[in-house]
Amino acid sequence: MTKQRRTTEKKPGVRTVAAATGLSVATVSRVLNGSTLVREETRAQVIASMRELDYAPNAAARALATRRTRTIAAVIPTLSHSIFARFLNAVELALAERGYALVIATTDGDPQQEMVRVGEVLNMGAEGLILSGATHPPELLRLIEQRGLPTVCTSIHDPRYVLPTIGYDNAALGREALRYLIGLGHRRVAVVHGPLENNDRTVLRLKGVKRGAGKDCVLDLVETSLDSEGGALSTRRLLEGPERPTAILCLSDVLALGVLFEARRSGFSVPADLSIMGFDDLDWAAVCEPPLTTLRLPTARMGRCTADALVDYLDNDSELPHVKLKAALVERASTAKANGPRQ
Amino acid sequence: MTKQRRTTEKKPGVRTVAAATGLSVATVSRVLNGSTLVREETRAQVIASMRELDYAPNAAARALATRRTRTIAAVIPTLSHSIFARFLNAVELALAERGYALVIATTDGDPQQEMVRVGEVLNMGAEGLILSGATHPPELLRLIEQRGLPTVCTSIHDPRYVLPTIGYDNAALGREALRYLIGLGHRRVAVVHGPLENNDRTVLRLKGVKRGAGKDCVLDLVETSLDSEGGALSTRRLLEGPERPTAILCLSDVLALGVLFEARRSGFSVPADLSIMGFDDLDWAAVCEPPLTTLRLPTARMGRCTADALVDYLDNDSELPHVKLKAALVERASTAKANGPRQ
DNA sequence: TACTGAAATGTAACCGGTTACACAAACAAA
DNA sequence: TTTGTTTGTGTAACCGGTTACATTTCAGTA
Repeated sequence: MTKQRRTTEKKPGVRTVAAATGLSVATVSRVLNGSTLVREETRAQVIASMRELDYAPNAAARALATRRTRTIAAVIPTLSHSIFARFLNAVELALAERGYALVIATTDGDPQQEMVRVGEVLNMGAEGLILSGATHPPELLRLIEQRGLPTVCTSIHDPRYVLPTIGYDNAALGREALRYLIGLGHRRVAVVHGPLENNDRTVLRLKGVKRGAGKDCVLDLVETSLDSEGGALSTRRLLEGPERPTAILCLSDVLALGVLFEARRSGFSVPADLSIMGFDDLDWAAVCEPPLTTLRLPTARMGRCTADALVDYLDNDSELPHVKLKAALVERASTAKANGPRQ
Repeated sequence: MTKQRRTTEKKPGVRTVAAATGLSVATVSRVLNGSTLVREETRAQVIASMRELDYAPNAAARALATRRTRTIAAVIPTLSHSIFARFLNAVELALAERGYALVIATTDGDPQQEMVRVGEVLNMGAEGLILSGATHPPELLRLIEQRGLPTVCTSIHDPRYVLPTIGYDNAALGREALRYLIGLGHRRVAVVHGPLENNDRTVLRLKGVKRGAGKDCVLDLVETSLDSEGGALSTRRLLEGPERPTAILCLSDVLALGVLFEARRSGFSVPADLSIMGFDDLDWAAVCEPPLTTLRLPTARMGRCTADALVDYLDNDSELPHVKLKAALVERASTAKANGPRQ
């Protein structure tokens, strides 16, 4: 493959351009940065020379001199879950608009890894950090504090946390979801959720659900893998059991998808026999059959908000805010009044 | 929020550490790079001093001196489609293992944007580039060529393309999918696909499908938005029409999901009344009802392969290969023999 | 003891931009 | 004409690491 490295002549730099134009490096640099203190004529000349020489500025040199990299790092559990992917998509969009680059590192949810990866992105020169959740190893917090690294924790809102958080109130939403089902008359609800370990968002949602249950409702808690298969497997077990729930609340839409399919497979009609509710509002949720009642999380807004917060801090040194984003319960056809056979 | 910037004392550098230990910068640098030419005792002393001073190396300076950034950029249409997200997840994993960082830029499928974003990541110092597809503006190709930038085009395999490609043979797979349906006796097949503009993968798949049809099969081609809603809308139209297809081939699983739901909604039984086939094998495909027959694309393998190719080029200067990855038709329950009422 | 080569350390010149400060030219005001 | 201001450009010292090459240290050997 056309390997192109001309080992002979090395890349032109500002000094090369300066020499070629008979101007000084300062002027060349000024052109590079769009300074107003260059005569139009001179500017044109410099630009022409740059094009001529195939000049390309060196990012590292610039970063060294300005002490700025214009790079933000996101250290998150995974890209494989669309909720993170959608979030980062929005982050990237907003950062790009404002002239920042996004580097991504994944941890698979492991705090140990998180620590390591943050170290790596710092060594790469990231100026800002995006984390997921508000549970982080103390050594990580120390590192962030020590370096004065602007950081925001996402997918969660907790004004009392050491670091700024931008997200929603997971516990309140969990509670709201369950109260909605209770309001429909459901008295026995299964709650299907992903692993609790190293996932404070899920823990909080579950806590909220439990609080919402009170004495009005019996809960069957099922922890499973965070994918559709997990949802399907849990459902099979639940529907075979002696005390069937009248509703299944999924703490994530991917689980709900599996639940939905498995319910159908088992011959249950949704929502007549079984109400199903999700969490996220992924894009198929409005389209599935029946359309899924779910909590719409403002993933994209969260992404933009996070990016803006960091850039505002870096560019306009405003403070990093705690932001609470509103989520909405979207009522669709997968939930209905419990038909009260046993009440 | 605890803004920490001590404007007074500035950050320690190698020289600070050197002074503190009474050693020279060279030795400090050697410790930093794990050189074997430092006495154990000395090394320990330096490390202690670094810890003491909260020393953190400066990435830009290092990059400037070594002319290496150990950064790879991926410039892709979006992160919102799980197929890209899963791919990049694998890329990130593999890159991290080998000490490289991943920066991501999205283009929303716009070639113009692609050009711009590549320029940006280059100015950021990316040493390698990952693109999607094998259709790129000539100016972009020139830029890549001119800078000698190692680049791989993914999701596609085309040994004749200027740039190395790592992916599968989209046309052959499209053909294979349709031949499978024809083999089941389907003679009228609807093909639902996302936008063709700026998406050569879809174009190729479609081309393969058409070739596969020959005279054995009538095709109804439907272009729609690349999401479940698109799948659902297309299906409604198809099933209302006078000449109903006996099978729907979706050139992407997200479409198939919408199709599946809409078919159910319209009261069609899958696969008895209608066979449905997808493309990708997303994680719910094995779990849905009925489980989806689809072409499994080796997304994760492609990610690892891409990362390895670039790193091998950069670290061991091996050539960038063209790689053809095998995909597999996974036969599940959403497809069945056509019941031949009209033949 | 003197000699030799390997191991450990030091010196200083890079890498390629930015920018404070100095300086010259042009022009206005006095 | 002199002085002051604005505008455009140049000089050279940074930024904070790396590394070629020089130098010292030290063990092993003749």
